[in-house]
Amino acid sequence: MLNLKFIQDNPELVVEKLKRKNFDASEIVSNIIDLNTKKNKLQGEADSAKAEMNKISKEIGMLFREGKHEEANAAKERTAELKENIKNFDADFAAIEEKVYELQVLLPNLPHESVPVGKGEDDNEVIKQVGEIPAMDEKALPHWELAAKYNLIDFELGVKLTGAGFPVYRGKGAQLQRALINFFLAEASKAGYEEIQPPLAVNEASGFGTGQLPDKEGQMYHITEDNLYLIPTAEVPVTNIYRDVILDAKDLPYKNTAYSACFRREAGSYGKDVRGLNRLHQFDKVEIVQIAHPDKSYGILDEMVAHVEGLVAKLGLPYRILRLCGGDISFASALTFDFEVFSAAQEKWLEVSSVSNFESFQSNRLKLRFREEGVKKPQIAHTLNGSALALPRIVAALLENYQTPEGIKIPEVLVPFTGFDMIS
RNA sequence: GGAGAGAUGGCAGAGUGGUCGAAUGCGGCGGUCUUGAAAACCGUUGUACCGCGAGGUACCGGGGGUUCGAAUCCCUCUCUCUCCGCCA
Repeated sequence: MLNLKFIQDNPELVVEKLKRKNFDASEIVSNIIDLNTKKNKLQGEADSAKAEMNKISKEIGMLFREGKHEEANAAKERTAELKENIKNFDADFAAIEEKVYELQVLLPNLPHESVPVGKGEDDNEVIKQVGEIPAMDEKALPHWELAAKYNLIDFELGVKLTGAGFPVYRGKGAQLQRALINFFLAEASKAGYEEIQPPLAVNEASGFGTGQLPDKEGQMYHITEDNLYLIPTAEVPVTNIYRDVILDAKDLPYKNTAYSACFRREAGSYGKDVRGLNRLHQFDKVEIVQIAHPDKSYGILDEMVAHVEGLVAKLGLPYRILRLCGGDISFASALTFDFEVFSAAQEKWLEVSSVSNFESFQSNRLKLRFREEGVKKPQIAHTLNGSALALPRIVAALLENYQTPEGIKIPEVLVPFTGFDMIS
């Protein structure tokens, strides 16, 4: 959510910058400014009416204490009209405030100046590509066939237990998952991230804080009985740790990492790239989150990108880093780098991480602030997060890229975590 | 699932109709003292919004009501805690 004062003070800038997100904000912004001006005027009137009311009430109290009942009762008569006015002011004010808010949440975050112009994923800028695309044998199998061949993942069994998109990992498949999680968490700890084990369900306030509610309500599993939502990413509970808090500037940045299962309904995406592990309703992910000083957040974004790059590089997967264009970047993000690994048998790039700086967009909603030494007024902090990493597509690429006639090799960095170096 | 208690500032905890944005203690910050520190003492210490400013308004879990006036009374919702039962 963009800050209201900022919109009020920089209307042209907002409209101009959002063009790069292919978003025409001119009408919304001008409506916001009109309404907000009315709102401020109304508050001035309401406040002075209230001030007068408070004053009279105090006087009445005084008169009663002095035993001047008649004067007190006379004073009461003056309040009726005031009271009515205040009621009307408040009702109008609340109505306008709600409208302003409704418009305000329609505005996406402003893109960083480095965000390329573009319509969709084809316009993303490949800023780096590393590793050889493996030349695969004719007989190379896609990961879902490898998973069946070596009894690693049972998709049909998942259908029996739950439904499509809830695979069952077993044997070395399960152990590989566990190894990856541990590897990612170990790397994050080494990089100074404090590990969190968050709840996998969150309340409405948390869903709202990170922006899943109300916009993306349909993407989350909702436990209606208790009005809780299964988390679509650990970003939600972890970032909400910092909801409604004022931090000390000297403690920034806060760095957290969390492994969690993630649940996504993926409503409306049936039939598209859903084969095997490409798109699931439940998957595992290690997330990294930082709460940063606004002056430092872009340096920190680079640091997080470097961290994720280290992970894919250590796993020996061919990867590329994309700077998302205005048409593909998310609503809440100012700048996003996606990581894709090449899945050799499917012969396509799979997104395995998305690292974003949200600047103050989430913090505004979260009321996440920090206080500079000696400065009275708290400032809005910046939030950043990234996948480090999402497991399923990493597993898909590992299986496909490391397949040999003898079996599937395990990358060296993982062997201490798996305890085996080959799946055969 | 049954029974009960509670929700007040960073924390603890008073306040049951007016002078309460709210006592007191702890913590934090500044100062005195000290070679330095501790102790002691003095002062200070919430957030948001409106206003050029002086200043004003709102907030004692959320919402509604009574009243000239509500942290305080009434209704309602949510959450937390304790005990019992069941259970990982």
